[in-house]
Amino acid sequence: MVEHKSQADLVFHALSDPTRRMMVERLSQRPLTVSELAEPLAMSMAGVSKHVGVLEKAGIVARHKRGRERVCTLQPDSLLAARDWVERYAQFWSERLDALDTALKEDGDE
Amino acid sequence: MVEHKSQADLVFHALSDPTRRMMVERLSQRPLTVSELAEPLAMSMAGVSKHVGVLEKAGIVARHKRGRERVCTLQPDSLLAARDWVERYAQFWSERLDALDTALKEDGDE
DNA sequence: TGATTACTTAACCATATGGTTGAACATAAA
DNA sequence: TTTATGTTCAACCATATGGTTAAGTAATCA
Repeated sequence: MVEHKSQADLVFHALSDPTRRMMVERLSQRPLTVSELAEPLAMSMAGVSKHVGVLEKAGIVARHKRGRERVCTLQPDSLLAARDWVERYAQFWSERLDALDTALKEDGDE
Repeated sequence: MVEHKSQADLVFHALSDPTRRMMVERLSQRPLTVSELAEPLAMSMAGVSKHVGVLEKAGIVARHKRGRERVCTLQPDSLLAARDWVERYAQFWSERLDALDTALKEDGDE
């Protein structure tokens, strides 16, 4: 057993599965119960529950009880953190192009 | 065998490992050879090569030969696509807060 | 040429993951 | 109170993943 995975590990891993990304997409529209999340999926309830559990451990969704149902809501913070991480390293290339552009202009001035 | 994973699957999975994220961080500074990528890691070259392979299949890095070395460079496109995906669904909450804000203001007018 | 360097590939291993079924649990409905 | 619904938990299974070592390839060095 690995001692404990980082939040980034959990979030990116959670998003690496198409079933879970579909759940995130649907939850971005409105909160849904586990049954509602299961409805379009050709999968057992237990399987769906495990997927929701992965999203929950990553901090991407929260579950709360409403009668005998569990309502799932998207939690923005971990998604925002993931976006920031990718954003930071996805920017490098345009920065380089900017630098190249600047360098070329300066070169042209000399 | 699963028929073929989507680009999003591959990119998010590639980023879910701390070793590979460290590689991405270092490559955002400058291109590095596989040996240079291996240097800070307590891992065999073969292990490092497999990690680079995962990043390459996800389209995050490209390898090209330079003599007997392989130089790895970060490729922005798949990172940008991942950022866009997360961005899209991470935004939902502020939109809701905006909507709530609007609703409250309208409510106040009545 | 032969030895060394920089890798990749193949085979393998332990553990993680994504799924299943079946039983358990809590709440709601009859 | 009994029964049905919504969900989770535990056990299990096949495959994927992250690592290893050993062997193979290709380029450089002596």
